[in-house]
Amino acid sequence: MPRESKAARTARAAEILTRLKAEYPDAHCELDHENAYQLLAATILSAQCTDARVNLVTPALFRRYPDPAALAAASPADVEELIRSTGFFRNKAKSLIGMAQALVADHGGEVPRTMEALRPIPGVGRKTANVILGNAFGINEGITVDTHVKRLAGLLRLTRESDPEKVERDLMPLFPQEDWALLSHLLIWHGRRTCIANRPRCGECVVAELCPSRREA
DNA sequence: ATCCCGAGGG
DNA sequence: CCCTCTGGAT
Repeated sequence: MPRESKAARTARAAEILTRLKAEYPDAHCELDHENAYQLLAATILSAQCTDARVNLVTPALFRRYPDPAALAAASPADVEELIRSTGFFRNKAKSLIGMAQALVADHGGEVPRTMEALRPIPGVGRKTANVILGNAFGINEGITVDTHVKRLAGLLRLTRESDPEKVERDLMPLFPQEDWALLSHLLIWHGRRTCIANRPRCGECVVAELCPSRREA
């Protein structure tokens, strides 16, 4: 079994991107938000939780805490109650309040626009920082690698790594930088609708011919 | 490597 | 019962 050449993998990646763009012309971030602060809070809540469930709790959360200053002064118990159904609610409440306090203390109540400034904020790892940069500010500094992106990138053999940061480094040279944020949404949409974990619908998959992992239904 | 944690699907 | 859902901190 000869390993696929770099040129062949690059060409395959380009075709995958083309087909997914055609299949999901409306792919976008499905976390409801009106500004960077709301997206940051919603993304923190999205850990190990569906977007749909996050969207169930954020309206009340944002009504009670409309800005970082309000959330920075919140009581943990109150925030915990509002976000309980998203899971990990104690950690997430602590992160949300800590995040708001950091915005107020270090960034004039605004969400910063660089990876270096975002990463030290409580609850913000590289994945969350990439979501904010790419979707709130249109800055494609990296690629958001979540559970779907990681799973599909592996199945499509665009990487053999499992560490998200290594997956990200493998993906970056395979796709145009201006498409990085869109790429994540396309893989996430495809992962939810067709390449479902534990039940991939290879018979309905538009990139099945490009996928080394495809199976007969 | 392990913990945090709830909800839904199969 | 199992797995999965846009992870991060220790």
